[in-house]
Amino acid sequence: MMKKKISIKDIAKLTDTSITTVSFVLNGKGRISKEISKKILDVAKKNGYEPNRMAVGLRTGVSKVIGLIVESIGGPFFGEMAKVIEEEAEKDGYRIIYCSTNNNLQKGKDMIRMLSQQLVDGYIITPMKGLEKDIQNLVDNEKPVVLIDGYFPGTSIPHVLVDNYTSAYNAVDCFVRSGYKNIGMVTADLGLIQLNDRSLGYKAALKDNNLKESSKMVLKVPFDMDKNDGVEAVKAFIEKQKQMDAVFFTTNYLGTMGLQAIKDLKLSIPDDLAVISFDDNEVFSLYPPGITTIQQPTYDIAKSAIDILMAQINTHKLDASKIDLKIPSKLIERGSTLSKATA
Amino acid sequence: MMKKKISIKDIAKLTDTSITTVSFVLNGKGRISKEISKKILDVAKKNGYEPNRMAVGLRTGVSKVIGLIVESIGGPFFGEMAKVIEEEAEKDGYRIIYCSTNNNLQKGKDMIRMLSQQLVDGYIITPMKGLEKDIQNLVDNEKPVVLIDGYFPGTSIPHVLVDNYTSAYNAVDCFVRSGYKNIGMVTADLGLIQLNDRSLGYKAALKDNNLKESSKMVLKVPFDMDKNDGVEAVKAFIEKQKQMDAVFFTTNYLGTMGLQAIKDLKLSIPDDLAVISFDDNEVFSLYPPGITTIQQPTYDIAKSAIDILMAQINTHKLDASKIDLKIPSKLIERGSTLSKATA
DNA sequence: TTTTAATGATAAAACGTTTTATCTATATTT
DNA sequence: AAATATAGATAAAACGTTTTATCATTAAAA
Repeated sequence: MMKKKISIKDIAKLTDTSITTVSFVLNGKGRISKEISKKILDVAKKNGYEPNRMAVGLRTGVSKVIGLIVESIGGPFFGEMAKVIEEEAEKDGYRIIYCSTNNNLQKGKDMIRMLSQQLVDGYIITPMKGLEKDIQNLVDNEKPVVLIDGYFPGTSIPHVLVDNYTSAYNAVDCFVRSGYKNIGMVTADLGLIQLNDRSLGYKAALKDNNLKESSKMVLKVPFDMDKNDGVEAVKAFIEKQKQMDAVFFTTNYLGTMGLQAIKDLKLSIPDDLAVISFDDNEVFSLYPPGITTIQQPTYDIAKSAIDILMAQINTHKLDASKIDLKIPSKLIERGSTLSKATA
Repeated sequence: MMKKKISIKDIAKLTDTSITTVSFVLNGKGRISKEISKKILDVAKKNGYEPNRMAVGLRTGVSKVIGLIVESIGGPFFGEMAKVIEEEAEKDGYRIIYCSTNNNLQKGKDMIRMLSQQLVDGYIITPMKGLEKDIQNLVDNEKPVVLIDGYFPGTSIPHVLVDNYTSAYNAVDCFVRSGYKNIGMVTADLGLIQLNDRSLGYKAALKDNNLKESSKMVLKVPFDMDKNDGVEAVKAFIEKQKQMDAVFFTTNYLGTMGLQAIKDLKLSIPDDLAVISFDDNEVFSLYPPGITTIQQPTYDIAKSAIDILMAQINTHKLDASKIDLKIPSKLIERGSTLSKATA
């Protein structure tokens, strides 16, 4: 069975030509007569010739594969992202090799090292604390890199992500417009710049609306806490801050934990507590009375990332105007931020 | 900048040995003296030598990459799956190249063709109607293949998936135990064997419980219908079947559509309508009163799939006892199937 | 001592491409 | 007619490995 793959050498033999001629025809390079070209093309097609990627890769140093290193493909955000990236890359004949770090620094380092063995032509990475050096190293070695969902302040590694600051600012603004004044925040202490930006936006909006900001109104959930403990932590937080009438969850994950906590406490949304969460998903649209969310422009982020990466791959240099791309989010208003009942 | 990658030739030169010697040492093959071995190992380590995967691949015909072809990485089921597969594969030094077909047959065919160019050592595929030939072709060419989430009846291509028949059977049984007698089903007309198996389980359970089965009680949602239209279809279905007191959704996707429909109709779960859906996810655990679901053993499926694939890759033949693996699911009972209020 | 075996190291071929440099034959210019 | 250009084709090197076969040298066996 196992019919041996056909190579250009075989085609050369079948057509009484040389491998050079075959290669030229197949790649449209040298100058080969119409007749011979046709003959070669026919034979190649008939035998289902496909170039050996390894050989091509070895010879040219180009793998036509790009590496996607994310925290975890599981989540709705990265899943959707991966899909778009794959689709777009495919248009340029690129395939995606996928690696998840699960927020494990060593794993991230390993991934980068492994992929850099002439295996991939470029990287799309969700950065994490501690990976600065490794990524900068890639850039220094002229490897095309684009960061998504985060960035390293002070470096000039291209990155594309949602405008976290403005998004959080708008969330608070939405609360205020609906009459909420005691606005809390639940975030995580991952040390991620994007979460920090969200916090800053939250604080700035409070200030601009002349609302008092208090560290008591902010809960930082330890990143290694499991879901149940997280729910308990949020419950304790809500119970303690009696005066709080609205709460902003800075991630999808925290938002669903929050819903569970609020449900456990038998509180009503938004009468007892108004809610906004980052990252729209199905739960939020379905869960009564509908949870207001900040919807990340997944498609735009992924599209921009791949475009910027491809530009680097093709031109071998990076366009300085494309280093810092912040994409606006969309606030999806639902029942969880209805105007506060006048007391 | 761009420091040239170091090759075994370089190491040979640095250590005054031959490339054969270096290769032997690095792979622990031939017989090389302790001193020389140490010298070579030291130099290799100091210079951060990493073998060129393309060269290795070309020479050995092994890429250490496996192809994962799924319908869409987006969903929670495949996302979780991809994660486990990636983790397990990594233990054997394999990486995952990921492709989604979006239920597009041509795309599936293209993917298989592309990957077969000596690029991957094995495949994990979620089969779709029309891909039989292409996949059988891989098998005939002795490529390691494992199907997940579906299979082709009558062929002997290894596959591992949840026991769809029994799962659906158990769902109906659960309804019956709680006193529901008019049990409907919402499914999709994708022509997928797994959905067919679920239907069969549903019907068999009805029969065994002496309940009447009627095609009126089954809704087949066209697979290309968008979400909104789907919701409308389900609403119409529910309204028409007044006597229906329980409904079984055969997929995650249909389940959330169903919840939306039930919400729109302002019906109460489970008083007006009891609900079970295939594929557990966050929505179902959170959505009041909690939706009973059939939880797929994602981890086990993924683990088995990768194990079977690796066995094929390593032994170059497939273990006949591992061809048809059906893994039991877990019924997660929640509020949506509470015992029916006695009339 | 001579033959045989074991040890340690290597040369060279091969994997399937791409690409540079070269070659022949024909066409064009002087 | 001689010199030069062009068209069409190819040989051979290179990419970085792995592996087979071979070659010395030294140790063990006869």
